[in-house]
Amino acid sequence: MLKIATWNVNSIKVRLPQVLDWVATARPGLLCLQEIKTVNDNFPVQELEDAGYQCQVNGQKTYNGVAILNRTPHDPVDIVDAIPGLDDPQRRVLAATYGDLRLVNLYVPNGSEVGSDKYAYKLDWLARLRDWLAEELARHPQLVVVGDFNIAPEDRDVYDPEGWQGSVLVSEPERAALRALLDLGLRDSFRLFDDSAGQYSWWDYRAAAFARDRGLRIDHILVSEALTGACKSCVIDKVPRGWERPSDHAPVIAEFDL
DNA sequence: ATGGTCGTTGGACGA
Repeated sequence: MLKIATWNVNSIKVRLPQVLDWVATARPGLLCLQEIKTVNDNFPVQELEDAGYQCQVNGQKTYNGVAILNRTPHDPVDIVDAIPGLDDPQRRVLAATYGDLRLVNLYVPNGSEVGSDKYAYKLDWLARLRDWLAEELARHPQLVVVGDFNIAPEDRDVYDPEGWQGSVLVSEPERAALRALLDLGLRDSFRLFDDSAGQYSWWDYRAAAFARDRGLRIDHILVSEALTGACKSCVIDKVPRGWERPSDHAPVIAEFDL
């Protein structure tokens, strides 16, 4: 059984103790992190190696940054750290192959506000991502695409759909861009097992959003058709969101018969 | 309550 997890930690420097605590019990074979907010040289490689994990890091100063931790039998190969051909100083992508499994870790742009420059950047980025993932899927039938997508796929993934209607993270062009990824032949693994509304992975720090369970489901694990049969579960672990000084995101973890 | 809270910074900016 291989567990693959994704967690926007909002600073690895602050959250390292929580990551170490969490992996000690959850024991994912692969853990994809987003918003590490550090340059590669300051990533806590030693501490994570001591916990049994090998680290691939794609960081930058202050913002963004992604990493993949593995304790798999295979070393990562064919590492890619950007959407090919996209000249982007923002470190948001890390892909690697572990045996027959291709893993893509994403920190999709937030988009700020509908109509803003950052929103246009988000939609353009997603279009470029789609073209790249089409190629990845052709090369690697066993593909898993995870990360903070900054998109709630449907209204059932939003605590107040009427209040959020048309806003960034839920707007129709963003949802269409996510559907375009799924139309390549990917499935939202969470929805293979749970049709319910009110399952969230992110809660704003403000206004006691977590205590009131006012969240959105914006962190996803997408699996290729070839892997859907092997995927045995996908759950959101809300526990770390309730810890002292938490990330604003909860980890999402999928189990595979691999 | 047209705000709120974090993290990185060392004043705003991004989320």
